[in-house]
Amino acid sequence: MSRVQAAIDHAENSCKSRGVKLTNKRRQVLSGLLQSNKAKSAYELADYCKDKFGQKLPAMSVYRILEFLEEERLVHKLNLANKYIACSHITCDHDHGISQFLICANCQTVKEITVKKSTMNTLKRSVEGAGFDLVSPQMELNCLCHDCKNQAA
Amino acid sequence: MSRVQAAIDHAENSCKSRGVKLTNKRRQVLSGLLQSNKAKSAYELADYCKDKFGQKLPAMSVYRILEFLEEERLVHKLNLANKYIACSHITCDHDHGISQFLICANCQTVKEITVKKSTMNTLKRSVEGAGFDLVSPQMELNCLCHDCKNQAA
DNA sequence: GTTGCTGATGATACACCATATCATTTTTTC
DNA sequence: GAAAAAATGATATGGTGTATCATCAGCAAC
Repeated sequence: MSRVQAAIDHAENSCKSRGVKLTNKRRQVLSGLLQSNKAKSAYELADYCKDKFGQKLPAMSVYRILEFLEEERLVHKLNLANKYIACSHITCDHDHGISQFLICANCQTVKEITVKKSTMNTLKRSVEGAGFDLVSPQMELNCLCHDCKNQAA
Repeated sequence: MSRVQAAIDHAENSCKSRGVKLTNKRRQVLSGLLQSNKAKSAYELADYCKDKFGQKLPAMSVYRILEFLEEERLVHKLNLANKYIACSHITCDHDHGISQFLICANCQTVKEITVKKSTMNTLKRSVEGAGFDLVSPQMELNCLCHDCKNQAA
C-alpha cells in the first residue's frame, strides 16, 4: 500500500473515531497535499482536484475543507507562505511534540522538524521577558533546501 | 527633539553617507512607521500619508519606498503579517545582533528582541541537520502581548 | 538654458490569497 | 419521506503584491 493511501486510511479512521466525516472532496484535497512534500495553495489544490479527479472544486470549498482538515490536525497552514501541507505525523499514533517548519523559499519543499524542548523553553523565556506570550510555539523558518542551494551555486 | 525626529535625522545622515537620498515621500512613509510601534501594511501607510500630509500616494510607490527603506536597513518586513515596522535600532550607531520579532496577533504591536547567540546556534544546527539552511535567522513569532492577553481574560 | 541622463514617482492593470453571503445539494434523523 | 443538519456551490468583494509603461524632478555637460 502506498504511503499516501496509508495516510488516508489513517485519516479516515481518525475522523471516524472523532465522529466527523472524511468526505470524498476532503479526501481528494488531502491526497493532493500528501502526494508531494511541497506546500500548496488553496488554488493549486483546486486545480489539482480538477485535473486529477475531473471535478471542479471552487476555491471557497477548498478553504472550508482545509479548515476542516486543520481542525482534525491532518494539515498545517503555513502563514509565511500562505500555503498548506499535510501533517507529517498523520500515521503516528503517539502524540508528537511541537513542529517547526522549514520552508524552502525557492521550491516550497517543507520539512517538519522537532526542536529540542530545552531550546524552545529558552526561547519562551526570552519572549515572556519581553512582555509577550507565544500564541503557538510553531515556528516557520524561511530556508533554502540543500538542493536549491547547490543549484544556485 | 522627539524620538521620531531623532530617528529621521539619523536615517537622513545614514542615507547621505551611503550616497542615497531620503526623499520627502520616503521620509513620510518612514515617519508613518516610526510614530507607532505597530506593524502597518503598505496600504495603511498610503492612507496615513494622505491623511497626514495631504498627498495622495499610490500603493505602488509605497511598496517601492518600503523596498528602498529595507535596503537601507531602516525598516523590516514582517512576512508573517504582511506588514512593515521601523527598525528599532535606527538610532544605534553600533552593529546589532539578529532581531527576532514578536508580533501580537491581536493588536499588531511588534517588539524586536535579540535572542541569545547560543540558542540561535542550537536552532541552526537542528535546521542544518534536516538538510536545510536558514535564509535569514530572523524569526517572526506569533504572540499575544500581555495587554491583549489580560483584556481577553 | 537646454539637452539629455538618471532616479523617483504616478497610473493602470492584473494576479493571487482569502472571506462574506446566500443558494443548493447531500446526508441524517426521526 | 419530511424536517433538520451538514456539506458544497456560486458570486461578489477585499487585501496584498507585482508588472508595465508613462511622467516628473534633479543634475551634469555642453
